[in-house]
Amino acid sequence: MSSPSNILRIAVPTPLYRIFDYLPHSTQNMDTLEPGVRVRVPFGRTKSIGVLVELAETSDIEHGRLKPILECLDEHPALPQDILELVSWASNYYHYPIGEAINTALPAALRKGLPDKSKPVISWCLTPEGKSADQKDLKRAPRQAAVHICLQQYPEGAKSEQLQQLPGDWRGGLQALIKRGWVVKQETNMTPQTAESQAQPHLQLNSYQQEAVDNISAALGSFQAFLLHGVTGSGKTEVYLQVIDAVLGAGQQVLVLVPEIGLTPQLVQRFQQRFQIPITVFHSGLSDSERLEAWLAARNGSASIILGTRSAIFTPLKNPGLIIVDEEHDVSLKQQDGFRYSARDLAVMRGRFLQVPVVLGSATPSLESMHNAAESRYQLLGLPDRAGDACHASIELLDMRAQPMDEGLSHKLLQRMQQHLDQGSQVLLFLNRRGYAPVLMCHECGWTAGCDRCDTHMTLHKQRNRLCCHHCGADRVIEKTCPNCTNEELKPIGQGTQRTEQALQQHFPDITISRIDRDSTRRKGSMESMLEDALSGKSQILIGTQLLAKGHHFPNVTMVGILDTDQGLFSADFRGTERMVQLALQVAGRAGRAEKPGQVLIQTHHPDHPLLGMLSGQDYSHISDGLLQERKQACLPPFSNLALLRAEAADYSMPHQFLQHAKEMAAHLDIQYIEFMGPVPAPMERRAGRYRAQLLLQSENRPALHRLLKQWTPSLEKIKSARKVRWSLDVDPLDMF
DNA sequence: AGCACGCCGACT
DNA sequence: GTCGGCGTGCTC
Repeated sequence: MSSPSNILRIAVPTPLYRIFDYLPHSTQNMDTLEPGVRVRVPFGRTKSIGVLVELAETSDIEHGRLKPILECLDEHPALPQDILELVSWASNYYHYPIGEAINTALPAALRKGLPDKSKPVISWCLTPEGKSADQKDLKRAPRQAAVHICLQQYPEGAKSEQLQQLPGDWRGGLQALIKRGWVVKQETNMTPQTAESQAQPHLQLNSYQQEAVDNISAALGSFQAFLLHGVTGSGKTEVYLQVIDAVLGAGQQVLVLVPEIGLTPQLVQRFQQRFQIPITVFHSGLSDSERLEAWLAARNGSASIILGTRSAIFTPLKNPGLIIVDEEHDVSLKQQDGFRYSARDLAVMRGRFLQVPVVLGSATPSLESMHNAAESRYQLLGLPDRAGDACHASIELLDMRAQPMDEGLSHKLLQRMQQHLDQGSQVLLFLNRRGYAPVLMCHECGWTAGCDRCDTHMTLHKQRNRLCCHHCGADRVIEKTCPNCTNEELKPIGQGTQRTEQALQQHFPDITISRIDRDSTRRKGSMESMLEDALSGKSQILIGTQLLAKGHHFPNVTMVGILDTDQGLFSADFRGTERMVQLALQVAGRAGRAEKPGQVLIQTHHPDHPLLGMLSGQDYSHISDGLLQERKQACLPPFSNLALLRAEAADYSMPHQFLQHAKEMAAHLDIQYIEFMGPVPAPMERRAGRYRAQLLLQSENRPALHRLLKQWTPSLEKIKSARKVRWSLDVDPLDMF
């Protein structure tokens, strides 16, 4: 009686580490039940939308407890098989519940159960009769006349957006014209309109770029991971563009992932100018329906170039040809909450599944990727020269010890700035700390203004005249007197970008200064206008945080000052040095061009630090070799594998209790080759009013670690204290905070 | 997570 | 006497 394969294994969005078995609907056509279709199911006492993962013949659940699904929402799988496989793999690797993982791969509109169909575009078009009609006939019908004139401008048909420009009741006028037979309503599919501008020609490649293009092109149609290591300005983008062109020529699609901050209109424009087809961009500003349209266009193959941030790694592709991950070292490629996947690592995995090449590009690749290249898992493609034969910027250390200083600016630095400004050049200063001063201190008793909800100082913001916590967002008025000793002398300690800007303005009263940080660019369009001022030369000094370090190039900047490197040298996080070097080189890369080589000055109190010595040599491969040596000796990634179990709660002891219990549970499992460190308080124990603790697992044996995690993670939900904390597991954590 | 069931405190 | 607190159990 029981026919084969009539058990439906369904992933339901719930934080449970299992899938659920269902029976088909009594009148279900079994042919449409392919893995990847969405189904509405009864779940507990509610209903939910799940995704069919596989068909099975038997179930471990007794037959009487199986419920039939309510309905199948798709005739054809909404999620293609390869996406299902990628998400399942990721759910396994990151030990994240499968239902929730699959949910993150679906656009919100599909999660809600909306049809996976493109909405037809409604437009109105003049009939031949309408086209030849005499405008005079509409003299006494001004609304109709207005619509008629408007439609004449759009021979292909006008959408409501265009008609909305008209004053008054255009719908009435339109209806009247339809009645006359002058206008017809048409429903068309979203056809990507061809870009109007002429496609720009390719640039001439240097020999290294050519070699990179040749190597990648030769790998098309099979899997190979490439690490494209090119110093800033070496023309990585041109390599991407020419390889993309080859892929498009073969009728295939390209997926390009970029960091959050790198997805700028300028980048999209650069792609758009090169190709005559539209670029499908996934950015945070899309509405649910726009996102669905873009997703569907990628899935049905009408979108050929798909550009997006980390979540775009799950975009279905009909004819995949190539995956590119730009700025592969960037931390924003790893999700920092919930489903903590690395889009870069998943890109490599996806390339393997799809048998397409994957290109990871960066001027300062992650040590993991440098190591993979050294181990020949990735093929290294180096672009050593600046495109167009430019000189390297020179890096120089400024010893600040016992030097006269003015608000964090040494006199040496100010002198050098003056020289560059006198030559009509621009100067860029980098300080990775926004606000006026990071600390407000009582000169009498040493009290400092702390955050009520975090273990940290409040940053003084003079413009807003408030103290702000950069960790939880809290802000309050600035104390007039010390709450501890009532003294009135409260002093700002340390430098933020606001304070530096103010000091610079006093030093260079006739120079226009642009400060670019999250505070100064909060207003919409202010970033663009400041970049414009910088590029036009209107502002001659640019001071900013890492916002300034990413993406934008300022050809007329001939001097870059890095004001505070020393904190990076002594960071608590083992990745601190790697980050510092990457940031310094990224900033250095903002300056100079062929005729005007840039000069980079690094202020430091530790000019003898070996890392700074290497930095001034500026050969990233050399530096990364050194850092990898240190990692190897300390047995840190990529020479070992980490998993971090975090917990937080308003209660002080709960997180620790939960982690201690978790550790004891692991003791009953196979923990050979695995080292447990903790539980310990998180580096900033209290944040946003919650106490945080963590338990670090480390192993040189990745399979052993993952075997343990596979058994351990699902059992954590059974711990009593698990209900009283928020906990999460981070596989391959990027930071320890 | 979401939801319901269940057993103890301060209220109309 | 009840309304409602959150501890506990369950989801095919």
